[in-house]
Amino acid sequence: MQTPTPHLTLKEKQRQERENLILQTAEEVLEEKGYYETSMDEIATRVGIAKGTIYTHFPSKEELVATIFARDMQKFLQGFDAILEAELTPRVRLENIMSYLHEGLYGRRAKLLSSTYTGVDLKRLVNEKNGSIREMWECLISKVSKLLDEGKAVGEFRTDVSTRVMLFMMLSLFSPRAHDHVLLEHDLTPDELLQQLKILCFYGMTQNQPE
Amino acid sequence: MQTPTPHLTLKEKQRQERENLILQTAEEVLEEKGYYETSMDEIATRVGIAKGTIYTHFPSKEELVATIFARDMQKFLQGFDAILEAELTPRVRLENIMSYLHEGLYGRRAKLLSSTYTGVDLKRLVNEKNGSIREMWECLISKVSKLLDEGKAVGEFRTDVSTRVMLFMMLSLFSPRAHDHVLLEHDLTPDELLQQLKILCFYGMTQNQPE
Amino acid sequence: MQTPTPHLTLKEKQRQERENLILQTAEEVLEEKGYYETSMDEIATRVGIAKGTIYTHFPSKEELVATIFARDMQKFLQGFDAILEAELTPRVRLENIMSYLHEGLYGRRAKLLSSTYTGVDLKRLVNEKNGSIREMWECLISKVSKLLDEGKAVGEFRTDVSTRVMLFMMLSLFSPRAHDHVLLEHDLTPDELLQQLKILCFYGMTQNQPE
Amino acid sequence: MQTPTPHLTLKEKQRQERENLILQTAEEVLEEKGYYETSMDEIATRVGIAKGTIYTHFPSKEELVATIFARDMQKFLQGFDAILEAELTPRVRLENIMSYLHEGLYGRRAKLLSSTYTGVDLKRLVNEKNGSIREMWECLISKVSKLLDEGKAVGEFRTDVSTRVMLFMMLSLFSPRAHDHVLLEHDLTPDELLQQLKILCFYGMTQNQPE
DNA sequence: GATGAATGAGCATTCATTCAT
DNA sequence: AATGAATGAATGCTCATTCAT
Repeated sequence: MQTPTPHLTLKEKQRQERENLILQTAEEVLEEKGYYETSMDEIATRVGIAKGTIYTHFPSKEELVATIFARDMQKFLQGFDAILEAELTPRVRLENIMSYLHEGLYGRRAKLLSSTYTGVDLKRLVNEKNGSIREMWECLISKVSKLLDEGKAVGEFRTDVSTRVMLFMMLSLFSPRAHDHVLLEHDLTPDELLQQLKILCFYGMTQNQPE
Repeated sequence: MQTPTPHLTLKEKQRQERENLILQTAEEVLEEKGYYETSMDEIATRVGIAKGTIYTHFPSKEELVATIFARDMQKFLQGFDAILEAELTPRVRLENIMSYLHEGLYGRRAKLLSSTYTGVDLKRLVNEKNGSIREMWECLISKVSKLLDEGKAVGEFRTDVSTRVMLFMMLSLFSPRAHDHVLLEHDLTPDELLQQLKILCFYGMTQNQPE
Repeated sequence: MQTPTPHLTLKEKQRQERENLILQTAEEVLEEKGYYETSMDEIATRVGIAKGTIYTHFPSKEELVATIFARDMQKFLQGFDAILEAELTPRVRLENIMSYLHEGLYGRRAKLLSSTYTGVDLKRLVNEKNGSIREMWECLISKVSKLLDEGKAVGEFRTDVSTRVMLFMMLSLFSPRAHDHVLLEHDLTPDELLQQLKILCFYGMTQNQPE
Repeated sequence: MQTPTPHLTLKEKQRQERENLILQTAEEVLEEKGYYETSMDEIATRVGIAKGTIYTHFPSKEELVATIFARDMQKFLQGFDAILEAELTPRVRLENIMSYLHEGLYGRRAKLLSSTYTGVDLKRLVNEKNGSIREMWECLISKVSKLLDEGKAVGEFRTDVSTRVMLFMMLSLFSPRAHDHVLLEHDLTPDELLQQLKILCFYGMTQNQPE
C-alpha cells in the first residue's frame, strides 16, 4: 500500500486518493466508536463506496486498522527526530518534545489504541508493519533517554530519579487520555495548559523558585 | 441489586452471594479480555451457572459492567475520604493519596475502562448508577482540589500552576496504563517507583535541592 | 451428538428429535442442491427454526455435512455384515449384497458425496468421525473380497479376473448415479432391472446358457 | 463463440486462440478444484489476462463451463461415429467402444460433471448448447442400442437382458469415477484392467469357458 | 477491445437476549 | 427461580459481474 512512486498513472493516483479517503474515514469512525463498534459497512457507507471496495485495498479489518496505526505512528515518530537532533540544550530540546507530544498525534490515537489493543491480535499486525513500529518506538525511547542522561550530565536534571521514570512522566503528562476531559474542561487554553505542565515537570508542585 | 437490607432471608442471602460472585467473575474476565471479547456465556460458565441466571440479576451486559464500574468506583472513592480527612499537612495527605492511587483500584480498572468507554453507552449507564458516580467523582476532585489549595495557602505548593493541572498530573502519574509496562519493565520495585514519582511530582526534573 | 442413552429427559428427547430433523432436512437439501448451493439459512427455514439453532447442534456447515455422511455410511456399512456372515454359498451372498447395494443408501448418497468431496475439507472431517469411515470401508472391501475369493476357490467364480475388478464391477453396477436416469428411465421395474443386472454380472452379455 | 468461419482476420484468429486458451485453462482448474472452488480470477490469472476479458468471450461462469462441457462432449461423441460405422462384427465394434470409453474423455470429465451438475442450472445450459448435446447423446445411445440389437440378432449377445441395461453396464464399467481409485489403486495396468472388464462384460463372473 | 477497480448480494458464523419448562 | 435451547440481528468477508477508462 502507498508505494510513493513519483510518477503514477491517473488511475493509480485515484486509487491512492481513495485509499487515503478510506484510511481517513476509518480513522474517524474508529475514533468515534472504537474498534468493535466500527463496521466495515459503516466505513464504506461514509466513504460513499461499496463494502467490497475496502477489501480491494485492505485484506481485512484488522489489517486496515493496523495500517492506520502504523501510518500515524510513523508520522509521529518521524517528527521526533528533527527535534532530538537540534543543536539546543537538553532542557530546551526536552521542552520541544513536550510541546510536540502535547499537540501530538500520539495523544489523539491513544484512546483508539487502548480500545483496540485489548483482545484483538492487532499488536502482532502493527508490529509486523513498516519495519516494526516497536523497534522505532524503542529507538525513540533510547534517544530521549540519552537526552535526559545528557541533561543529567550537564547538571540540568536531577540524578536521583531514574531516567525511565522521567520518561514515563513525560509520556503520561503529555499524552492526554479521553477521560481527562473531565479534569481539563476548564478555563485554560491549551497553551497555558502546556506551560503549566512544563513548570510542574521541571520544578514540581512544591513552592520553590523556578529559574 | 444489592439492596443493603440488614435482615435477609436465607434465599436472599444466597442471591446476594451469587450476585457478588457474578460481579467478581465478570470483573476478572473483563480485565483479561476486555468488554467485547467477554461473552455472557463465559461469565456464566466460569461462575458455574446458566447464562439466563445472569439475566435474573442484571438486565443486560451493559448494566452488568456498569454495576462493576460503579461498585469499584464507589469502593475506591470511599478509600479517599479517610485519607483526605486525616489530620496531617496537605503535603503529607497528598502523598498518601498518591500512594493510594498508585496501588489503587483506579489504575487496575483503567484498562478495562478505556476499552469499554469507547463506543458503548456505558458512560450514560455508569453515570445513572448509584446516585451518579460522576457526582462523587466531582466531589472527590473538589476535595483534593481543596487540599491542594490549602497547600498553596500555607506555602507548601506553588501558586503559579492551576490546581486542576496539578490534579491532572497526579492522576496521570499514579494511574499507570497497560502500555506503560514497556517503559517500566525494568529494575525498579513498585516502591522505588512510587518514591521517584513523588520526587518528580514535588520537585520536578530540574536539578535543585529537595528539602 | 446422538448419544443413544436409554433414559433421556423430555428436553433431551426433543433435542434429539430436532437434531434428527435437522440432519434429515439438511440431507434433503444437500441432495437437491449440493453442498455449495445449500445455505444454512435454507436448512433452518425448511426445518422451521432459526439459523442460530443449527449452530447449537453443529459447530459448522462442514461438521453438519460430515455428520450426515458419517451417519449414512455407518448405517449402510452395518447392513453389510449381516449379509456377509449368513450361511449361504458365496454366490448367493454376493447376490444379496447386490440387492442391498441396488436399493442402497450408498447410491443415494453418491451424488451428494461426489459434489462435496471436491474442494472442501470434508474428507478429513468425515474420516475423523466415528472411528474413521475409511477403515470401515476398507474392512468391508476386504470382507467382500474374501467372499469373492471363496467363490473362486469353490469354482463358482472365474479365476482369470482379479478380485478387485470384480468388486469394482459390482460397485459400479449397483450404485447407480444421477445421470443414469437418462438411460434407465424406461419400462423396467427396479426389480426387473436388478434381475437383469445380476444376469449380466454373472454370465455376461455373450449368448451362452445360464444354468 | 467459435464461429468456424473459414477466413478470419488476424484479430479474429487471435481472439479464437485466446478463447481456446481460456477454455483449456478453465478446464484444468475446474478439474483440479471443482466448480465452486474455481474463481474467474484464478482462470484469468492463469491465462494471463484480465478477469473482464473472459466476459468478452463468455457471458457468465455458467456459460463458460457449459461451453467446456459441450465441447468435450462433442469431441467425444464424434469419436464414436467412426467406431460405430466400421465394418466389423457387433461384438468387435462394441469392444472398440469399450476401449474408447475406457480411455475416454467422458471418464475424465465425470468428476467435474458430477460436481457441477448438482445444484447449478448447467443442465439446462448444456442442453441448450450446440444443437443440444442431449440429442446427440440420445442419438449415440440409439446407435449403440442398434449395435447391441444387431448382436442379439446374430446370436452374439444374450436376448434375455434389455438392451438398455447392457448399455448401462457398459457406461458404468467404462466410465470410472474418482472414488474408484480406492478400489483400483493396485497392480493392474490400465490395459489389463480393460481386458478384465471386457471379460466380465462378455462372460460374467461365473466360472464358464470364454470362447 | 482489454482492463481491473468497484460493486453488492450472498453466506457462514457469533452472541446478547428471551422464554418455555 | 434457574435453566439453557432458541432466536435473529449483525458482521466480516467472497466473488461473479459490471463498466469507466
